[in-house]
Amino acid sequence: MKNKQYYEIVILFYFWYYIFGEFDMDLEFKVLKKDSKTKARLGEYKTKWGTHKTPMFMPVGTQATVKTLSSDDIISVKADTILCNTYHLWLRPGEDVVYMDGGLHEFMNYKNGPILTDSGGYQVFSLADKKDICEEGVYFKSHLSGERLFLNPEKSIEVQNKLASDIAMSFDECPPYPCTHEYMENSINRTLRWAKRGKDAHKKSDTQALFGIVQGGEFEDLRRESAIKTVEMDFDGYSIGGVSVGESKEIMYKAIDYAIPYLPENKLRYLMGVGDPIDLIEGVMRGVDIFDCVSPTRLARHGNAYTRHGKINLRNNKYKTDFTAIEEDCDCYACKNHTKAYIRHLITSDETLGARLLSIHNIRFLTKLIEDIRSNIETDTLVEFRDEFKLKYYGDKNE
RNA sequence: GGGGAGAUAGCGAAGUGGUCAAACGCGGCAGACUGUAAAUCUGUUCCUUCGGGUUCCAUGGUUCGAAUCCAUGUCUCCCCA
Repeated sequence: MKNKQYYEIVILFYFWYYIFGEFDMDLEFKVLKKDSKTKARLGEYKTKWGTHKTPMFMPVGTQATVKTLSSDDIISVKADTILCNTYHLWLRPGEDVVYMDGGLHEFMNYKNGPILTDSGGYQVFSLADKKDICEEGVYFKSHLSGERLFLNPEKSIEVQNKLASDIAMSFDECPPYPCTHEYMENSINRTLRWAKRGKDAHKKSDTQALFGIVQGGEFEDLRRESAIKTVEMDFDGYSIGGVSVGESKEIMYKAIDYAIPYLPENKLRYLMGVGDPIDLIEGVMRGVDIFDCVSPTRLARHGNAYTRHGKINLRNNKYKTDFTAIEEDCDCYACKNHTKAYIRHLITSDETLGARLLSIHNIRFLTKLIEDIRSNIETDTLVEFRDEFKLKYYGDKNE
């Protein structure tokens, strides 16, 4: 009898789902364990793609591609959530093209995990000489055609909606560093107004979560104000933005520390654009859950590989006849199958396989690092792990 | 056999009296890269004890001064027989 009732409920549920097509997206995030000595936390969040462990590192696939990697490659490096960029996909091929195909997951054939889209806010910063910010939004000069374009919170949400990412970002301004307190104060207030507009524009019953972004640069009062007011708007998760824009590590760590206390325990915290190995550990210790960074793939295309003993540049002459793997005990495809000498040959010959192999290794290095971070939270040994890692990574170099 | 063109740094190639240790590109060697206008950008690339030394096929010459002008030689390429 009980079984029958259960089936009825399930059938009713599916019927409801069939009719309405979607849930009210509520990115379910759970903290599973906290580190006893730091603010680090072990957690997981659920989406239709499954359960996703945090802390997590997300590779960046700006143009709906993690550069040089196929979907199978992305899976092989044990990536989960990946990031794509609204601005770039808006310009090309256009959000409607992606929408027609059923969204980014279909378009790029990535079914292994969620896709997070950046709002285009970062491009306000990186295309700085081609922009004009006003209350309504930002006028851009397209880096492709030179055409004058306009992006605002509503448009960003609309594009992200059509891209059908699982997690969308509020449209923000990522001010440069250094930046005056006065400018930053105006900027965070505008970003707050933009966040409100974006949230209002975001469809209530959507399959897409929406994050707010905390700004405020290096200023404690502004980080606090931005965090408190962003959280008041009740987003599905919170990003810390405006870091890794040229400031020192110390300033970046402080900026995180200023914001974290005001972010709710039961929501994801995303540190935008950060991916230096040391910064991942320091970020987690400060209470960050997810990270993204272009470094592993860009460094790869430039011939560099992460190792536990620091970054190495495979173009260097000393690797010409080094017939060992980048890291002998690494489980990535590149290390299991190829030597430094071979990869160096590919890189110096400008062969794309070199960039691909190094991208595979570098992303796997970071996802493995995150796995190690998780297991050290489990055993409350994150501080020791950090110290040991740092010692090896920097060697005798003084930072 | 006759006519023509040329020889510049590892390679290609500018320079045709002083501002030339010699543009530029490639190659070589190194560095940078943190929500990707980035398979990109930057530095360096005769020797040096950092004072300077020795270079532009070779030798000799003209000149205050030559990669640059003259003579001779050597080599390379093209065209015609």
